Amino acid sequence: MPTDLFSTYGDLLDRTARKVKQYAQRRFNAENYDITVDQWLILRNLNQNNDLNQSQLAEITEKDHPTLTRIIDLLCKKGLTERRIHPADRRSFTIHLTELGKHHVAEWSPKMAEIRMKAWENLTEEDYKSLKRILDTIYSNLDLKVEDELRIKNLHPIADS
Amino acid sequence: MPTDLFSTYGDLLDRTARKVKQYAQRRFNAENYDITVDQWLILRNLNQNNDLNQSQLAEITEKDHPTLTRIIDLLCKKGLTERRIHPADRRSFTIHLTELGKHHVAEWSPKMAEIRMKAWENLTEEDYKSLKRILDTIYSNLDLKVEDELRIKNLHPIADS
DNA sequence: CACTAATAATTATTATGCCAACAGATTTAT
DNA sequence: ATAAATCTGTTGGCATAATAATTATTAGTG
Repeated sequence: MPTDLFSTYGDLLDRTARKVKQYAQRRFNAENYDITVDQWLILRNLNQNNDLNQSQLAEITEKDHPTLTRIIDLLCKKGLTERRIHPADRRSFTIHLTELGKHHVAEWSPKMAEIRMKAWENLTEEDYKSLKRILDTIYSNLDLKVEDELRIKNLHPIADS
Repeated sequence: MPTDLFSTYGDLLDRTARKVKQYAQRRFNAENYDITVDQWLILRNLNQNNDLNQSQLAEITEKDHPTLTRIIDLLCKKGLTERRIHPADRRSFTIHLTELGKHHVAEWSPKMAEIRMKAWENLTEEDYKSLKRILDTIYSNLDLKVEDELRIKNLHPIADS
């Protein structure tokens, strides 16, 4: 396989993901929705799963724990979510939409769907399936198991020590 | 078109782009390359175009000016690049690889190619063409012209003033 | 029961992305 | 020729991301 052919897929992915995020954010702002794209992702998931702790939520949304902590902080500050102490484990919280949060999810959802569809002009359902298959394959190829992580590290013990 | 079908392409793109970046970064770190993925993108472009100013470099790499300024700052601090005053226009600099920068680009390139190929396991050249076509289409769909920006803003004049 | 492991969440640090605002240099228009 | 507009690069503010380290709590083991 010619390695040069694929030299830019990483950049291509990166710039497209940024463009999608940027477009959605501008539309949110134009509607005066006081929310970021990543915050909306969390809200949308909470609307379907309203009794998760932060670790579970982080796994579902594929955010790191520190990132999730801060997003939840912001959503709580806006009054859209709340942390409830877990009854059996005082280390953890469960995260819930407030009434205001539920209200905004319902209010904003139609526009969000419209914004999503804009990216898909001139493309087909077949294209969507291809995209999903290819991206999922790439993800799997790079989704290292713990053993792989160790292998990479041990092959190259810290050089500057 | 069923809007629900596409509800996750944004998340899919976002998480795959992050995974690619994360994987590459871990491999860089394992090799003790003192460089980030985005810094490498700039180095790679400088290696091909060694007489650009920051605006041209920003356009080629699709970074905005503040981001590029900061990346160049870091690369200069590491001694990999240098700013030269433009002879005819005192507003601008041209950016160049130093000898050390050229040395590292040559030294690191083979490993970078190997890392790139890892993501492509189980995929074909045909897949690459599909991916490129679909991502380019999405990018174009969302790449607003100035008129579109104005239209979006004027449809919804500032509500909270 | 005490000591250690592991887990949940947070904080700190560094880097990037985007927006807005700015300063200085240069071009354009009057 | 001078004022206005534009261009180039920088800085500050806020949000996100990855990693490491820290705190608090729980679980596991002898």
